[in-house]
Amino acid sequence: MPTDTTASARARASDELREVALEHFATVGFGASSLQQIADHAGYSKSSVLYHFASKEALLEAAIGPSIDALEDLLGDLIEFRRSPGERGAFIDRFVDFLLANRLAVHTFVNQGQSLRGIPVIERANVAINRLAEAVCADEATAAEQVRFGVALGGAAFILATGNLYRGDAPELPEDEVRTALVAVLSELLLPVPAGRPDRAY
Amino acid sequence: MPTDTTASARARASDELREVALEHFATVGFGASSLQQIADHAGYSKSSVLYHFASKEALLEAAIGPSIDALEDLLGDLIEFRRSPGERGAFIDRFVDFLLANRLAVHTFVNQGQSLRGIPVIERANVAINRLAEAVCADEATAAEQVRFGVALGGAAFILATGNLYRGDAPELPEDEVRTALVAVLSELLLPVPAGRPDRAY
DNA sequence: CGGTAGCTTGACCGATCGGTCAGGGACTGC
DNA sequence: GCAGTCCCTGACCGATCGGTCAAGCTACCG
Repeated sequence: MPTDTTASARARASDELREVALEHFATVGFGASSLQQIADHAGYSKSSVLYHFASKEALLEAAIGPSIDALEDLLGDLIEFRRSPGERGAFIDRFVDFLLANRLAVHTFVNQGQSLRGIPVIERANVAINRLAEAVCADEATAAEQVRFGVALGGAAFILATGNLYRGDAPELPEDEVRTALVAVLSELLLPVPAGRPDRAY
Repeated sequence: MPTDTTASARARASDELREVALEHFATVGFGASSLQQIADHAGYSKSSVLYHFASKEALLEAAIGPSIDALEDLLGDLIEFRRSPGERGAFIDRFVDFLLANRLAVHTFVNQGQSLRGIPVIERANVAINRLAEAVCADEATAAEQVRFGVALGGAAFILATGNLYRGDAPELPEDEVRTALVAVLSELLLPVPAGRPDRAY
């Protein structure tokens, strides 16, 4: 490792490349990202990228795999306490924390999960999302419930990656405010009707 | 195919190509779509695509431009009746109709509007979405309101393009049920708190 | 000091990218 | 019959794609 100061140069380069790659995958999409662009943006050569990661798909796996692991852990816990509205609220808290800690990865596999079928890590993500949907929606899943879940998932993934909401002058929303707002919105969308939902136009 | 039966062959081929291209742009993304794939999928040659549309960007413009026109018309009307909750509800009705009639185009410019900056038609879409945000959120826009709008927009765009919600066995939700569900969800998200919103966990 | 392992790189590969261009076949008007 | 227009296409262009390979460099170990 040339001119290594702290940890191994391998780990440092890998981390930098993973991070830059994730940013590209989330913003311009996996298919539209080139190894050359990622390498340039990270300050390495394309060959270096392919030294640390066997292929473009392997780089994707390294970039979003850990986030999917975390999601699977979350789902494992979810199986235990089911159904009770209070515990669902607690799950939403944890879920929002997960979203905030994995913004780019979530946006990547939520919005590209359909088109990247066949890539193992994406398949894993799709299975996890499917399990999440089954756990959140009732098993008999009315159309309304599926729409609520889809809007919650897609909406959260969207807002997490779209920093300032198309407003060029935006002041970059503070994370804790986003967190509380997101918990509130997802609670409204996913919690079984808490007595006072304004039932207009159903 | 030069054997023209009904309308002009130009118009028919253009329509087919626009449709196929829009499907590709919405699903795999503009940058990851190739003219060759679009041509193959439509049953034409790549040269034919570039005969009908001067460039890949021109094809994008043709594919989503009309939808953006419709959105701009919708916004023009929105300026007139502002603020009153009842009229906002009526606007949501019309907006959902617009979403359902322009599923793929909406998904395309909502989810790729950030990464495709510089393309004129995308710039136009971003301006329209920005205007929509300013009209829906209050001008002073709390973080919670911006999150609500973002979740509503991103969530709607997501669910419109993601046909069966990751569930391989899904029975393809009927459009009218999706419509009513979407109106209900967007009303909850965007209508100023209608007296009885369950204010949990704020 | 020589050897070796780890990290980086440029040169190179075949395939594909968006785009240009010169035609070819089918139809119309003369 | 012939010119012209319209629609479509294959051949071709330079650039870039993901990926391979061998060489070079630094650091450490004997």
